Formats: sequence, C-alpha cells, structure tokens
Amino acid sequence: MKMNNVAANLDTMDLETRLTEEHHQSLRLWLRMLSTTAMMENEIRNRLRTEFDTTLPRFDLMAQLERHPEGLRMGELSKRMMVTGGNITGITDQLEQENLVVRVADSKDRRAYSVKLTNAGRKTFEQMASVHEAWVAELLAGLNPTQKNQMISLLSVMKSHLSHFSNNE
Amino acid sequence: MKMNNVAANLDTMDLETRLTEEHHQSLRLWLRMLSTTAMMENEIRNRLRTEFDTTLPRFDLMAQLERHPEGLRMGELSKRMMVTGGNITGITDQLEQENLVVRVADSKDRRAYSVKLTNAGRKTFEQMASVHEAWVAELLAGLNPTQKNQMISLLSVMKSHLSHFSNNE
DNA sequence: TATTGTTATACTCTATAACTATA
DNA sequence: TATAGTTATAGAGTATAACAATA
Repeated sequence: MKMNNVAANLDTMDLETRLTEEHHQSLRLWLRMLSTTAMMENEIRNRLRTEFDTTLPRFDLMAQLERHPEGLRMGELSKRMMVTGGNITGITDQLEQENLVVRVADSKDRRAYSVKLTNAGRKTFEQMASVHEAWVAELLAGLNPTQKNQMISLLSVMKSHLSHFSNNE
Repeated sequence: MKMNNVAANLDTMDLETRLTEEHHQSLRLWLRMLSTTAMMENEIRNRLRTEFDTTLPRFDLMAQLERHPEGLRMGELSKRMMVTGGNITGITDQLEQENLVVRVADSKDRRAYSVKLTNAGRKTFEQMASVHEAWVAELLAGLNPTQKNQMISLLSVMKSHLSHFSNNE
C-alpha cells in the first residue's frame, strides 16, 4: 500500500522529512499564487490603461475614496494602499489636476487634509468600477461560487497570519 | 426564514440579482487575493534586499535557470517571467557582471544565446533558495497542509481559465 | 520576410530622507 | 519634540519601438 498523501504520512515519516515536504508544498503554493495573481493583474492593468487610460494605483485610490464619502487623510490612504506618503501625494496631485479628487482642509488639524472624490470623480469612478467588476467576474469565471467562497476564506486565514509580520496593514 | 447563503438563493432569486451577487463575490475574492499577495510579496522583497541584496526578478531568473541546467534562451526567459525581452537583457547583464550567469552561444542558431548559471551562481542561488523556502513556509504557516492543498488546486483551476486570455503563458 | 536579441527611451511606481507647518 | 504632508531624488521595473544580425 502506497501512501503519497501528505496527511496519511504524518505518523510514519520522521520529522525532518515531513518538514521538508511541507516546505516544498508551501513553496509550490506561493509560486502558483504569485504567477496566478500576476497573470490576472497584468490583464487588468492592460485593460485599465487601454480602456480608461488609468493605472491600478490611481483606480485603487479612487476606490478607497468611494468607500469613504467623508474623505480620507493622506496618512490613511498611505496605510490602506501599503505605500509610503510621498507616493500618495503624487497620485493625489495627478487626480486633483484632472478634477477627480479634491483636498479639503481639516477643520481641527491644520496640518492635515481629507481627500474626497469630486462629483466628476465619483461619476467617472462608477463607470470604471462597473466595467472593472465585469472584467473581474469574467477572469474568475473558472471558479464556481462555492469555490470562490472557499478561496475567500482560505485567503482570510492566510492574511491574518501575514498581518503578524512587518508593518503591513 | 432568512436566506443569506448564495447557494440557497440560487432557485429563488432572479437572474439579474444572482449575477450581481456573483459579481460582488468575485470582486471581493480578487481584492482579497491582491492584498494578500501584496503583503507577502512586500515581505519577501524586503528580506531579499536586506539579507541578500537582490530583487525578486533577479531571484526569479536564477530560479528558472536552476530548474533548467541546460540553459534557457532569452526568449524563453521572457515568456516564463512574463516580461518583454528588453528587461531580460537588463537583468541578465547585471547577473553576468556579477559572474552569476553566463551567455553561451547557441551552436545551431547564431542569433541566439542560452543563459546558464555559473558554478558560483548555482552555489549562491542554492544558499538563497533554502533560506527563501524557509521564509515562505513561515509566512504560510497560517494554513495547515490540507488547506494548502485546497488552495493549490483552486489556484490551478483559476490559472487554467486565465490562460485563455491575452498572451500570458 | 521573420525572428532573436539589443539598445534607447520614457513612464510609473516605489522608498528614503530632508523639509515646512503645525500640534 | 512629534506628527501630517510635501518635495526632491534615485532606483527598480516595465513597455515600446527602432535596430543589427541571422534565419
């Protein structure tokens, strides 16, 4: 009786062998995750550029603001988008020049701004977002709803473990 | 009786509502996947830089070569790494200057080269790879082996659907 | 003519660190 | 002193397109 299954081997294999196999399994998972995400991300970046002449970080910033109609401070955006402050300034500058967002002075802290979508920005974003959502559905159509839910919950477990490291999230 | 479960609603909801819910589910999955991958990728990039003074694309190129001791042509590397040719030239130039890889003239096609790891390159890569593998295991320790296998197979389904689009892989 | 790889260029995204102004 | 945001800079990664050598 052959036992190729990892779980079945738990009690027959020595610790070192088991760890090596688990390491290989983890590496396989990570490489697959990395390449799958990259394929999807490349496709979406290309479509955002050719269809809407925009980029993922710009789209992402607008998406953050759409979820927070009261506006978000620069530092909040920096944390949520996982990039340092200087970059937020740059992207915000671009979007402000195109009248898609505005900086509103904070009434209590005169060092701070809240960034908000303008009406034009909200309108533009809503149009992009609905097309974007359809793209995502199209690209993920290989999974059925049950599989998608499984994946969402596995990612949640993974993410909460990851949040113990470094300064992410 | 409330029915919040997607599957339970399949026969009672109209088509349009169902599609909207599936779209939202897909979007949620994609956003979670994107942020989870980014967290892990950032952590690994940082560690590669601080511990080995290298980058993910450089590491990735060496990893490709390690799996192909006979060498890979520039065009092959370009396809596998999902970037255009000019970039492969640049990364290969860097690694060649550090004596980690060599370009070997193809005996049959005088336009082409095969890129191979040097002995020093192989040694350097093996050291990095074993540390890298331990990092990945550490960062993925939130999932047990069964969950990792589930994730691997879900990603496979997803990836094979994605490969129908554009020029990826 | 088509293909392999290089070169030159430009653009986006990124981090870092010094800076201004407030707190 | 510490914090919010900006500025300036440098570097990595990327795509595109024109190019040379060879097929």
